[in-house]
Amino acid sequence: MARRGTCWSRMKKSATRVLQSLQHAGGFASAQEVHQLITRQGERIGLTTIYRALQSLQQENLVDVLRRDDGEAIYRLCGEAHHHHLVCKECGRTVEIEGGAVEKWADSVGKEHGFRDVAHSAELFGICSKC
Amino acid sequence: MARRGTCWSRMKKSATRVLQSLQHAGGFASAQEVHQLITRQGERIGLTTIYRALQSLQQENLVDVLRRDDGEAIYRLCGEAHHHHLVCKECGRTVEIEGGAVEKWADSVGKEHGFRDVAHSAELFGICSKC
DNA sequence: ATGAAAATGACAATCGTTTTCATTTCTGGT
DNA sequence: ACCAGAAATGAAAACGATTGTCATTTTCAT
Repeated sequence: MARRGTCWSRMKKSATRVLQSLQHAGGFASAQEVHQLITRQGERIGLTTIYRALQSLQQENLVDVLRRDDGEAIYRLCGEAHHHHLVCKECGRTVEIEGGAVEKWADSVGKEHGFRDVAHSAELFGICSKC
Repeated sequence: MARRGTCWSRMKKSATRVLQSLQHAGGFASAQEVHQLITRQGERIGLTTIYRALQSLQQENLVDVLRRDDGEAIYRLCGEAHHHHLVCKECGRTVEIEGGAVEKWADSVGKEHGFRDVAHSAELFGICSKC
């Protein structure tokens, strides 16, 4: 995981604006929503740039990515701590969860089959108590 | 959970074929994969029909739907024993693995937060011994 | 057999996302 | 300040999964 420059001074202008937007949104937002948030404030920025910024933010582990039921990708600010999500298929309510069991499972399975640098994705989908 | 006609005699021909395909696939498969599975066996069927069949099967709670990382929808027979994958990021070699620990984790986390019908996706990515 | 209703599938349309490429902005060296 | 090369930008095209359209075919009760 090569990280060139973590400091803000090295971050692209567009990425910074996208981060601010996500902060302002306070939750999940799609690329198009981020774009609207920014352009509505008078700033001119292309949708392409939003997508690119979100992509690099994702690679730097500064944003989380999930999928809405219709397949649209939604992004959210996140801490560096690795965690998983429990998402309601009806209303989209999301709970951040610890994945201790999964981490161990991933590690042991990886070793068992001779794999190294094992990363994992794991998301839970269900229907919450209100739905 | 309204289920009008559970008996196979009332199910559409196409839906039946899609179900068979999913059974044969033994896990998750995308609409296009189902289509390939069927057409490769010599049967002629349109992709549109596959999508429609999957849609109605989904509404009848006969199949689960999840999203791959790239947003593609993947379907699975409900109640089918499923497995996970350990994929090599270099060469693409894939190992099917049991996910006992993950199942338990998903169940307990779901209950803990009052969710029901909790499904999950979990994939492992690493670098295999040959790479 | 006959007509109504459902199912089918080729094709076009839609929508989120990525790619392309020409232009603009940034950067460091002189 | 000037310039060249690198990086960033964005409009438009390309792309891929999914859905809509509509004419044709099949099913089924009569």
